[in-house]
Amino acid sequence: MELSRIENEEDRLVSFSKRRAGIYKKASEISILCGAQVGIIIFSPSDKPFTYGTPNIEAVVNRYSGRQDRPVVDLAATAFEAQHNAKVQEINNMHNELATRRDILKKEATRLTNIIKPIQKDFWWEAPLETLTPQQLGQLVESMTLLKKVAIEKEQEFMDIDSPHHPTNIATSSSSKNETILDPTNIASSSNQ
Amino acid sequence: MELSRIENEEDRLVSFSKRRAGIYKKASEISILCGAQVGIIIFSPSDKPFTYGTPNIEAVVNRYSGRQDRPVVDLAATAFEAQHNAKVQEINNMHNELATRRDILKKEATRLTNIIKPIQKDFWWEAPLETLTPQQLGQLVESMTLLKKVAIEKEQEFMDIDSPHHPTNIATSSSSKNETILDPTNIASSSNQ
DNA sequence: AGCTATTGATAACA
DNA sequence: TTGTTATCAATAGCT
Repeated sequence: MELSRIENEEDRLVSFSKRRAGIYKKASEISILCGAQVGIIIFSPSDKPFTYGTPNIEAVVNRYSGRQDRPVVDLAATAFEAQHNAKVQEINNMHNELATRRDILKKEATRLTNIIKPIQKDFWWEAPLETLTPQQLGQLVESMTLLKKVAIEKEQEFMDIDSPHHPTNIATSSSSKNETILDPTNIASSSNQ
Repeated sequence: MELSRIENEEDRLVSFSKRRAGIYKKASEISILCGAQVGIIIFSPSDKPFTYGTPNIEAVVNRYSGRQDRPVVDLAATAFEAQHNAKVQEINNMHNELATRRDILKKEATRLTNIIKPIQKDFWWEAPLETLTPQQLGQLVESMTLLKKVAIEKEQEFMDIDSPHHPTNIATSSSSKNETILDPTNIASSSNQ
């Protein structure tokens, strides 16, 4: 692909979102696989800041800046933040896990489809067994064994989904005029609003 | 590939180098293609810092850190609280959604188990067809039809599982540090990136 | 947003 | 470390 600014605005925006997600994923991977601590700051073309960090962007930036101390206001917020961050981290983990699982299931579904397709094509196997040729009988058994295996595999995957706890929801404090200030849809895709 | 720490040290080091390069490349691409400004800080497992930045890491970090200043404390505090509440709200929503989804999957798993159980129980159907009794043959066909039906159902259901945002996680950074907090009115009107 | 053909990243190995 | 390659993931383009 050509390495120059995407001129079409819509394309550029879509690309930005997708690639940002891709970079976050890569960051998450290197941090898991290699035990690295990663911080990423991205300013969009329209100057909105997006961040990613393991465990969080402040930790990484502060470490980099060599400053352990924080402004007074931040100090006040630290405890609150810590709790908030922990919660977010937990949710991110759940989300990642679910997403991963979804991908696995989707792949499995595709595989299943491919397995079933040839079987479906020939409706002969719904005919009385007595009329089948030896080859067809063999294929029948094989298909069935396969189906059984797949079914069992799938079942186990489902059973593996455990959810130790529903973490209790965090209570919001006082003001309930949140919606007017924030567009919640932005939250999922950006660190800051 | 498996998403867990690479235990072999050599492999881990090689992987770290290559992936770091890969992330830099991605960063460079998003910056060229989409006009984004990117800063990346990576601490290796051995705590050595690596950075990447467009135009340079200092510029990005300074821009980011600059936004952390909150000149008018009262205003900031209010906005902070409001924003935080909104975030919490959103997280709770996500959390509930995830929990719901999980419950659906679990229910599905249970249903599957119940369907499969009677089929699993009788292993006789792996025996050569020729040895089966007429009743067993009938049951065989029935079971197979059932399996096929289940498989197809499942496939479709899986395909229906949508989770729009993949590892597009919420960053754990506290949102207290961005310019949007200083100018909440901008937040409400801004759209997604 | 979801899908797929294509391209690109990278794990394994040398 | 660097290079090659087979495999698998990211994503551009489209709907």
